[in-house]
Amino acid sequence: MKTTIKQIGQHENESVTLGAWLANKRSSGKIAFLQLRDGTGFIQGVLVKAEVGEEKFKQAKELSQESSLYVTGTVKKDDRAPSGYELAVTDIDIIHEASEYPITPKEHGTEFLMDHRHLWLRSKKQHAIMRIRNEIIRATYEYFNHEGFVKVDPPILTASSAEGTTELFHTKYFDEDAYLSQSGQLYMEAAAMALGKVFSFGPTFRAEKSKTRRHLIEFWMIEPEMAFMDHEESLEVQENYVTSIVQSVLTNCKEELAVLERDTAVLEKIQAPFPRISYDDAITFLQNEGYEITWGEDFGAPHETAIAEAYDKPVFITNYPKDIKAFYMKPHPERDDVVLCADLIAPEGYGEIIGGSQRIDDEALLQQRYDEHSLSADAYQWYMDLRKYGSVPHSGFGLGLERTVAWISGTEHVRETIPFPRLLNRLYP
RNA sequence: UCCACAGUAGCUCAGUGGUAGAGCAAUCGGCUGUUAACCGAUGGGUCGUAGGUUCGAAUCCUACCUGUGGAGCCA
Repeated sequence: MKTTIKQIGQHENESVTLGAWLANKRSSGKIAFLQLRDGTGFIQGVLVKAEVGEEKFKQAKELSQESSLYVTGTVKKDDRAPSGYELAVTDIDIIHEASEYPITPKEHGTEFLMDHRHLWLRSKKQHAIMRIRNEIIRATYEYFNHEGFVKVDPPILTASSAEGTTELFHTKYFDEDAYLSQSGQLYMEAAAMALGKVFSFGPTFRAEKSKTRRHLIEFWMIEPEMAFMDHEESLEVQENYVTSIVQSVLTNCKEELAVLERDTAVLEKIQAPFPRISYDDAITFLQNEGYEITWGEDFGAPHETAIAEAYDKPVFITNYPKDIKAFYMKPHPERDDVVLCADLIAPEGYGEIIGGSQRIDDEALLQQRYDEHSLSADAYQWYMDLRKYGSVPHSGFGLGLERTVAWISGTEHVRETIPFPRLLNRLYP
């Protein structure tokens, strides 16, 4: 009977067949151990020469790393096995004998592993990170569907910049210029006016020469947008959403977190509500900590880390100066120098994972911002239309998937949290 | 773009002016409970590239290339 490693506990003392790859092997004169991998998990196959015969034993001993096999054997409960089960192998059918595999069981450097990313994904840790990424995506759909959001897909090819700040990837659209999307937000605002509460999940491109553990050139964002919702209500959605994905990973990815040696005690504490600190208070806090920063400056990575370290949950930094934020953010009702926005900073130095705000809903004010930022009225006419035909208070935010995966999985660098990272100097594989 | 560090066997590294090394991987042999198994043997090199100093350069100098870490910017 064909089964998978994940399901194998249901077949104790039965004979089963697995399609698997040989992750590693160890052998002596009369017994051989095959470390098998099938994508659902890892299990050890045991061959005893006296039981399988000379020929099969020799064949098993000579298998190369990553050869693909159909392995038949009896499922045995065994306390010595990390997963609790072993396979007493009775037969091996070689599908393909692998060439000499470049990734050996010893340590490797980053450059080498990145050059072999297509093979590196097969290793235990990378496998665990990809499963956690998948769980976060699954929990995202579950949360927003449960809360009545509709998934909407904004375009990837656009005619102009969403925020006018960051560098865009340029391409041709027949005879016109086009750019790869750096945010679907403006389109999501249009979608929210049609469907109420919406969210998107898609790739985002930033042609910035960023070279840090928190940056990718191509990354995935989840961007919810909600009509009839003010900034405070949006913060509640954000903390509930983040709580739900963290708790889903804790519930459904126990083995993966163990493989990654993630300290789950710190994740258990992630429960809404999250603390909020205003930009004003954050500046004062940093000055008291000895940082040289004045009101009006944006925070750097060390500042964010210092603020995050004061809490054991993600923390919202609210109401930034309008001059360092995007043109579409709504001014604070009592002050015109700050806007209704918040960045959510993850604990343990993982940095900003969410940026969000209430959007300007007044046509005249938005027109004023277009003028201040020298934005082309033609290119943004459709966006202005949203303030002409039944404008309502609305808020939204964007969550960076890879930074969130890095934080929850305890992965040092975002390049390991996406299958094939695009980095400053890497477009291969 | 700026700052710092690195480039020697397939991989990870040692070698700091005098004959190019180790562990792992590969190949051959041994071993009945291994967990990055272990033990013995064998093969494996344009020392990133170009130029310079020197009797002699992996080693010192200059330029360039590539990578890593960080900054700025951002999710």
